[in-house]
Amino acid sequence: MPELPEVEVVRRGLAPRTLGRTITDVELLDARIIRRQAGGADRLRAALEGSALTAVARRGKFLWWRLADPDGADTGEALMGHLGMSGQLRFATPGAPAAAPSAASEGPASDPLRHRRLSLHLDDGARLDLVDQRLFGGLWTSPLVEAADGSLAAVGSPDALLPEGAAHIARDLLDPAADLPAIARALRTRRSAVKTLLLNQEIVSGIGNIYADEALWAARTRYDTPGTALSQRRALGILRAARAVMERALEVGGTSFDALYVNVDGRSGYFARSLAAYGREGEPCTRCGRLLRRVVHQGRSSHYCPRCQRRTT
DNA sequence: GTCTACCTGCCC
DNA sequence: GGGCAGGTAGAC
Repeated sequence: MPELPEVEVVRRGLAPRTLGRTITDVELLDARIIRRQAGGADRLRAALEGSALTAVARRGKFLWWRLADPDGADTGEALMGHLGMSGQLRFATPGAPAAAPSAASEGPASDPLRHRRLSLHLDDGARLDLVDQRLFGGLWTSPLVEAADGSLAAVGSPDALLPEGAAHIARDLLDPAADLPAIARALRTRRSAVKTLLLNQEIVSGIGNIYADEALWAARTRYDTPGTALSQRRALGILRAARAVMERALEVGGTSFDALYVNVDGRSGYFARSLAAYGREGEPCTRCGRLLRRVVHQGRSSHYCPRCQRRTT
């Protein structure tokens, strides 16, 4: 569920309801959700309680808020979040009974708050929940550093500062400052399979397993084509295809879901309707009619059309 | 570079 | 019970 388009939908949904607000309380229900926090819960509480949220930015699938102290001065830290494979950030519905903390992981399967791990209480009375079944996501603070190229650090960032914890993450394809020809050249210097390169967040961020398969299908390129075998034209074509499919998904995500609600059932919703390759093993290619294949490549599923997607070496 | 671990739950 | 799941980081 949280691929780049959905993280961007979450970012846009968070902005109007969190910017200018002050955090009054951090409610921690499962300490594993803050395992990346240096100094643990005490440090997180000290950094957040009484701090105001002044911007919400995103690079790839990493989200963060900028923090200000009660005088309005930047604290020099960001509150970072990552949704992992199953995370959701959403506001508690006013008046709805909250799951008891002691029963946080024991409620009925239909209870969406069964996996509530942490909540931020805001000064307007709102409660923002981090819900995450598999606990691969997290929330933690990170000091701000200058972005290498001096451009705005990320989508939604007010300046060139970005959290140290996201400094190793490349720009994503929805970032206006992303340099596609330069990314294409970077792909072409590596001998690894092009899909591995697309999933490498230090080369280009935000592309996950679904959109890698979709982009490669759209660009008629097989997953195991070495980066060094790509022409500049083909490499750029793959990146443009990846951007286009994520933009389309963002449009759908922005219209068919609540801004802060991400459906837990990954196989329903718009994916089932608009994916051309991912999860379509054994179904006909919509371009040529051949049956799509699924192979395990480096421990993950890859879906491709054996006719349209030829391997180049 | 590639493999494995981190987690929980669902589907076969 | 085994396989699989949209991610990432750390280990070899």
